[in-house]
Amino acid sequence: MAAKKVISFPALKAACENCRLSTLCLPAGLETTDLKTLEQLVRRQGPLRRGDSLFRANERMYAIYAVRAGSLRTYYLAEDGREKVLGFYLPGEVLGFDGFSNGRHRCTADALETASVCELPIGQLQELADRLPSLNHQLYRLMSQEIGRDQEMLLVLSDKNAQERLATFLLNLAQRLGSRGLSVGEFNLSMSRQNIANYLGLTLETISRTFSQFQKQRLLRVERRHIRILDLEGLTAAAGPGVGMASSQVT
Amino acid sequence: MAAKKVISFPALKAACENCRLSTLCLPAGLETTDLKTLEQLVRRQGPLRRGDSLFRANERMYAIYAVRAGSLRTYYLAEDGREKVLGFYLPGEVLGFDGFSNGRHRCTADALETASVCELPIGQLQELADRLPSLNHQLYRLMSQEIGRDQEMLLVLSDKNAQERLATFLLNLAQRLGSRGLSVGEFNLSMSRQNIANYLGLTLETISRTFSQFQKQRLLRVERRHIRILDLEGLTAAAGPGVGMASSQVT
DNA sequence: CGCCCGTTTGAGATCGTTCAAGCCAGGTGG
DNA sequence: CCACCTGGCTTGAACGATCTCAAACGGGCG
Repeated sequence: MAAKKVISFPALKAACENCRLSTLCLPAGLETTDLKTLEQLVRRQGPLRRGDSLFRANERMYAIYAVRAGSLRTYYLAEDGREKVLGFYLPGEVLGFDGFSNGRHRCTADALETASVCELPIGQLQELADRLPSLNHQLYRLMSQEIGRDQEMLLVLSDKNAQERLATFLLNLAQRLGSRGLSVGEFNLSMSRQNIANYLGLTLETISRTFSQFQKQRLLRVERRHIRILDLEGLTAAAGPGVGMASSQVT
Repeated sequence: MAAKKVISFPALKAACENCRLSTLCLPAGLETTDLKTLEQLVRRQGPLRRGDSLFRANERMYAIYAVRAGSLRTYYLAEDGREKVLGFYLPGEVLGFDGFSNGRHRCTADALETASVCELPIGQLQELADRLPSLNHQLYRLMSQEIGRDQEMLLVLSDKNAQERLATFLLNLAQRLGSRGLSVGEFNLSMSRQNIANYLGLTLETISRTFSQFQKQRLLRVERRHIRILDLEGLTAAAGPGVGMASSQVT
């Protein structure tokens, strides 16, 4: 309705309103009018290529980022040079919250494949949020979800064996892809075995062997990075007991 | 100064303003005037006894909680009844953020010893925050810190061996106690070996053995739950490489 | 005193790591 | 067009850290 605002890269206009990811992403739960205000501060950058970093550990935090296409990972770099992969981010997911604690990012984020993100400068975002309670609430929700994901990962890393870890990972990935309208039963991994291994606290050899076992058990068909889930129930069983809350009320 | 205000349980008056923990806790960074407003919504309850739960998984989230005295732990309950300890909370630390994602707590929190907390009902807190940007910012900081802690724990669980895990845990505890003005070199554990083991993704026997090793190496003196750090450098070395870059100053 | 719980200690079993070799697909240059 | 190379992946075999099972200890408390 208002006059179109020409920005530096018109082709990259954000248009949350029309984005099919908006129900997953930051705009979820915002009113249409609020959404338009939010759109105005979204900056989109040229796409990242595989390996390009979005932000780096210890760097000043300028923005949080919503993945628009492709996928990214975050990781810590230890003093001795080893990496620890903290998470993978798919379209519609928001990353960068680690920077709020002291204004600097604690981890590095880079692209696993060609990816593009919507950049939300925190200065403007907080300014807007100060006037828009629903935006604050959405940010709390997203950060709380990040906490939940990390804590479930703690459970995976401390309680589960190799089969359970990989099965849990694949099911989680499938479910996230599914909620984006993609096939749950068949997909391509954007990350290497090494990245999966690191994320799951295992070695690349163990990941490889476990994939082979799952194939032998007819749970999966694996061809390089292409995964097809043949037996969803079986894979779920292989993932072991989950966090018991959702379905069964335990008292 | 201002006139004293009598509230329903005068003995339990919050008095953030006079609380020596306020620099660590939620009030950090708030103006004196804002602080008085915050105080008015803080409810304090009678103390929790060992084992009493503050909130339970799947329960509706009513509040977030600041530890005033004693200590608590949070944990998931798996479908098969096993527990996974997610974290320990000391005086001045704030817990309950996991409930923001869907209005229900994902984990259970209970007291490790007699403990008291300040209860901050989220309804009123968010109402206040909507009018008080600095409160929002403080909440973001606290949630971001929780994310940071959880992610560092991911590193501990996936990269470190038993000695490194226990050393990291003890140093972290010492540092947190130190920032509360307590002795860094000598303290009592409020949690059992079983809880430590569970938290660190090990068995209680391994914790016990590792304590013995540290004693043999003259890094610690351990007597039941009483710990005295004899060689801080040695223990730091035993903790292995930390998260690289920067002297991660926790604020 | 005797029980109970949390803890310590020992010995064998196990799962994942480490080290090592080889495979496969894709890209490059002769 | 093919030889070669490279990086990512698979597979095998032996080792080792931690788990499991088992027994015993010791302080606190009825």
